[in-house]
Amino acid sequence: MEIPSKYEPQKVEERWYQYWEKNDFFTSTIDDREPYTIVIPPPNVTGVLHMGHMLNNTIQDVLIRKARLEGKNACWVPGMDHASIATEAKVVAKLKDEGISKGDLTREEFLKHAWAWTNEYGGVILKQLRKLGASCDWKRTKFTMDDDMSASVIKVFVDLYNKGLIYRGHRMVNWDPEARTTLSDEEVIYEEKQGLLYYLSYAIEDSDEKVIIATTRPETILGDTAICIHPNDERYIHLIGKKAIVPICNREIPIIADAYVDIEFGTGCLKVTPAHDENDKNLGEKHHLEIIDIFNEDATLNSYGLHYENKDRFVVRKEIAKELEEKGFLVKAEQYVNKVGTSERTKAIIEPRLSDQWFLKMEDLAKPALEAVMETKEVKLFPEKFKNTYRHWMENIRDWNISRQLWWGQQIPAYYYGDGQDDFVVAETRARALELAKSKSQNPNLGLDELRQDPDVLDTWFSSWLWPLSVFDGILDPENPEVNYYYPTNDLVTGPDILFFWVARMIVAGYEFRGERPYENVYLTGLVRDKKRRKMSKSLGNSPDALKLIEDFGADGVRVGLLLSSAAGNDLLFDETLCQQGANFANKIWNAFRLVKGWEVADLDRPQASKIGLEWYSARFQQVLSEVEDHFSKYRISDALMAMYKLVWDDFCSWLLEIVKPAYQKPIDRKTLDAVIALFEQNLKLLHPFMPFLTEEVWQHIKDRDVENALCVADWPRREEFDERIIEQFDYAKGVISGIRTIRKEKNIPNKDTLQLKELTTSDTSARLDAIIKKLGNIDEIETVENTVDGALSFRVKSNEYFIPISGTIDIAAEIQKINEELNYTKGFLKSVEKKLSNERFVNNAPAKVVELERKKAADAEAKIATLENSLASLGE
RNA sequence: GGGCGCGUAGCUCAGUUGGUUCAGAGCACCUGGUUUACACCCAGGGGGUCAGGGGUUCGAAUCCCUUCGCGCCCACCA
Repeated sequence: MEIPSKYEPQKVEERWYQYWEKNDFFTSTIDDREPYTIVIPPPNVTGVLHMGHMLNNTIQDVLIRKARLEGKNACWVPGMDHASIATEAKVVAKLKDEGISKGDLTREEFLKHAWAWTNEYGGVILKQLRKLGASCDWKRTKFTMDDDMSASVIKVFVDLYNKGLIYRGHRMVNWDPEARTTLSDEEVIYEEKQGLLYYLSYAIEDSDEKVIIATTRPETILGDTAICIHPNDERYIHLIGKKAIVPICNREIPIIADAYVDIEFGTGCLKVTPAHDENDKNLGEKHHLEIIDIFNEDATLNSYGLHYENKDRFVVRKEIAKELEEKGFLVKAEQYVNKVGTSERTKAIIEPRLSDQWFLKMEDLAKPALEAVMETKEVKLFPEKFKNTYRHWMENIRDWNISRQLWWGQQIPAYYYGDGQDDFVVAETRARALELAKSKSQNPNLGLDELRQDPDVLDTWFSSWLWPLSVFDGILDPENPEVNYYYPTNDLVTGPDILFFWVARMIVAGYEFRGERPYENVYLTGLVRDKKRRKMSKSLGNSPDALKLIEDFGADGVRVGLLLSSAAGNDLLFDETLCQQGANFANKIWNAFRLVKGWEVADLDRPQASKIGLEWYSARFQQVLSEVEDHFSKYRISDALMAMYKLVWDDFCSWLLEIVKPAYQKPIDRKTLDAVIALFEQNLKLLHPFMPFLTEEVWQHIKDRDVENALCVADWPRREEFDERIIEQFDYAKGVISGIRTIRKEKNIPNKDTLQLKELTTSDTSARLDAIIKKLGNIDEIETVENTVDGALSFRVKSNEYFIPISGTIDIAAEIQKINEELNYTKGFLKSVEKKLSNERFVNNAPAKVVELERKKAADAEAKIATLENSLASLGE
């Protein structure tokens, strides 16, 4: 059989994925086993696979595959999010390209286009996840706009409304003038922008006096309804109660006093524009000021903008500044840096805007969710540092604006029957709404067509906060067997950027709608950045093509590359060489497979070296297995992988396989081969969660397997007692081998030249490992001697000395120098230890164990010094 | 403005309650190596005032104070 010397992932990955899927290995149905559940953070339906997804889903797949191997009923629910703003924006843009304006369409027509788009382009990402190897239960794929998912959202809305937690309010909200919708506070990103602070002079009515205000937004003077000063500000006290004249529009506005004003800032005079600033709005309410909204929905000026009507606010800012200057109102303008809110989705600059919106009261809802993380620890965050952030947010939580002025999403189930502020009802169906409306309005003749449903839709997160419940139908049918079995889920893997958007709100929803946590552990990944620590983004063009990476390095290579340097919560500095390292590792395993597979078997006795090597590796495997388990329990996935990487590369390939490897073209004995294959298989099991494709490929070819025995559904190795002594002994032998190799290198002695080794011992050397030293050091005889050996090269391991007699001259001076260096170091070391031991306070205060260790160190050092001095003496010093 | 976190080898990071294992790992680098699984490899090697300063302690990368540098989150100052 000819096995290619390079592993070719492209040739096998597709096949194994189909094999797993066809055999329903990823499908989960209720049974007697312990469930292990993960719900995917649903990617946007418009999304394409990027590095963040790759990292995130690789980690989830590692966890779910490990659980599957451990014999749990592993269920990973995939799905997608309708992402109302992002998707609607995409559909609007596409229609625009086709010459269709959203404004020309009815709601129904628009939704038809949106669904068509979703069905055609949506969900690409789920196909891409398969390429990565994600072992999701695809039969369970959910979409947040599925009928049952939407029904869950509506039911929850009605429920919360009836509990008095949802209310309608006229509030200052974050307005995205591009998407023409409101945003929640979390969707606004503040950025520092260089701007100007304009000093404008307002005339005082019936006076020659002027008052100068400072503003960054001169265009909003047209909406000014007061000038405010501090009540204690001596400079302006006399003006209180007078009127000022707004430049250009020449409106009279009152001059009021309020302690809110900062005397130190600007001139100490503040212009008040209640329609366009949260603080000004509060001042307006307090002082009963008029509210003048000067903007249209798209943030162009309306008729209050006079001759600037229909021009964008930033155009107006420039033009009005010029006009003010020409007319002598502009005193000066200085450079000023201020923070400007921008839309997370559209990047448009946010306008504070007064409008009617729906809000969810959060204060009481947040309490159980806060307690679950901080007190009872029913929900654990990894890494823990995020607990502080979480607490801070939950303790200062604000009401959640859940309405969006969009069409794509769940329409708010509020129905208006009249023009009054309270002339509406909230109900799950139109029919039920009519009943309620009839009763509330005391108008039994009210008709269905007189009900107008609120045009707004709900925030996307108002559906995704139910995700762990709604995917199991736990909202509509809370006692169904699925939700009872799979909920609460086990682990959630996501980025810290949506800790508040999503993670916290799911915890809230879990307790509110089911009285139970949604998951036990939250693993927060880092952000994927480029080598220069910049975020990966489309605009920078620094984001590699995920699918291209998989093509180049194989899915396993990419997975290993991503995991190797991604401690939980640490940003990952992505570099393609990481994937190269992953691919190299895959190739290394592949070649180990080739080697083992290539051996001819014969009826032979098992060599001593093989017997000991196998004993050692079995123990070593157990040791690493417990390390790996420990890493997993702390969600240190990259450490778990690194432990495996070293185990396989160093211990298995470099040591064990070299020990058992028969001479060239010689056969191997049956016993050794079977044992090596068994250990190889154990390795494959531990590696499978990280490198599913390669391991399955090797697994299936190292022995003939039937479907029931696929690696994907094999059993995780069991923990067993192991003998630590053999590991210690082996480490000693490694020291000897390493000494031999060093001498070979220094003296240019080829590996194939057999050598003799003489050993002068003062402590146990575990002679039973001599067979291994002979094989790997290419030593034909190890002889124990009583005295130092003349005419030989030497090295020391612990306090034992080794000699390699070689023909030709020995450079005695060099040997002496080498020994002296070692001697000096050891003497220095001994001195420091003795100093410690002669310190009474150390001996009296330190734990006995520590003191004992120091004594042992001293004894070892003394023995070594004796050995070294002995050698020097024999060299004629 | 408030809060959190970080600074350890050229790079990315471990270092769990101060004390074998405390100065580590991987990558990168340097030296040598082609019949015998793998050059996507093997063997060997160099490399650090643990950001600076001060303190507590018998003992500090680890605890405290302070200076400097960096990152993140929250917040309505024109």
